Amino acid sequence: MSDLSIGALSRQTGVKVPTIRYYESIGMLDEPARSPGGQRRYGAAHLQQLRFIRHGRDLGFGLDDLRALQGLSRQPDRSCDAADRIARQQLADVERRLAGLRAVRKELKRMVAQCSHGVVDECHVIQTLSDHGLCDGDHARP
Amino acid sequence: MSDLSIGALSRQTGVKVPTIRYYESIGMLDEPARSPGGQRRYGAAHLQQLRFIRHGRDLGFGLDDLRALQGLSRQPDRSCDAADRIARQQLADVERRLAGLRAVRKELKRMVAQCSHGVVDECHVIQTLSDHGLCDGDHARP
DNA sequence: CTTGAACCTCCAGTCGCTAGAGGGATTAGG
DNA sequence: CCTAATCCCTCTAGCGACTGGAGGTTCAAG
Repeated sequence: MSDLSIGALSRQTGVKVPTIRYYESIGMLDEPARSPGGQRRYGAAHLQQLRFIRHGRDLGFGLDDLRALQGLSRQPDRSCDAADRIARQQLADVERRLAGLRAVRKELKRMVAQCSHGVVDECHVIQTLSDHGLCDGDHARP
Repeated sequence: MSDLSIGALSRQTGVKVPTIRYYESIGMLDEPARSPGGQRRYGAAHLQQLRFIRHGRDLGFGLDDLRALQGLSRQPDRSCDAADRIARQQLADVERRLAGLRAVRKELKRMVAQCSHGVVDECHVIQTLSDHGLCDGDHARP
């Protein structure tokens, strides 16, 4: 059908050329046909597959999750509970990271707001880093 | 003074033992003295230095930024503009990531809310991934 | 003095790409 | 038909910030 070169596929999906080859190398993207000279030629199914991956990556899914979801999407008769579980986990993960980032933002805001633009010795940016006691929030590791 | 082993330092700071050695190997943490048998012995200055790094990492600073901030904190007479700039950049970065994550959360919520717990073929989780057109927000890559 | 935990070095792997070297293929124009 | 420009190929190595394991040594308590 389409018969896209790797560069054309890249333009259609926004996925960089080396990344496409990388996906193929780790078995995320089906191997395409080759031109007589050995260059990759992609069809409509590859385009669809790569858009799926791209979209999933944009939503923060890991490649392992996307592999599982891809596998499910090829078995349309099975229950979608597994897919639902993966998506819920991802949502929970995003919520966790949001909470962490909000705590971090709060602390950073305090740091820069208190900076009096003087010398290092009395700088709240440096002081706060040196002494966690100056923080009130419990910004744990994300 | 304190004369801490690497394990004791790890317990005091919450930084794992291999990570402490890693920080030393890349020049983030000063090399400590050694016991007669060759084991690391840390003093109060190392404790302070590692807490600084840990706190900065918790706030999302990169190790390069922390190296710069550490350098500044050793020159108490200089203007703290550089420190301020780094912190503001970090804050801007955090805001950017928050915005991205909020868009992603919105889309994920829609996905799981619409899941009717049927079969894969009519699953919104899979469908949404397959077709970006089903999204309304513009959750770009974080 | 013995035991067992903690320590040592070195190397390899994680995740998801990204970049470069050194070459071959394709295609548009003359 | 030839050439030049652009694309594409494989392979290897690197990023950030760790994390883990193998195989061996040292320390501290009893």
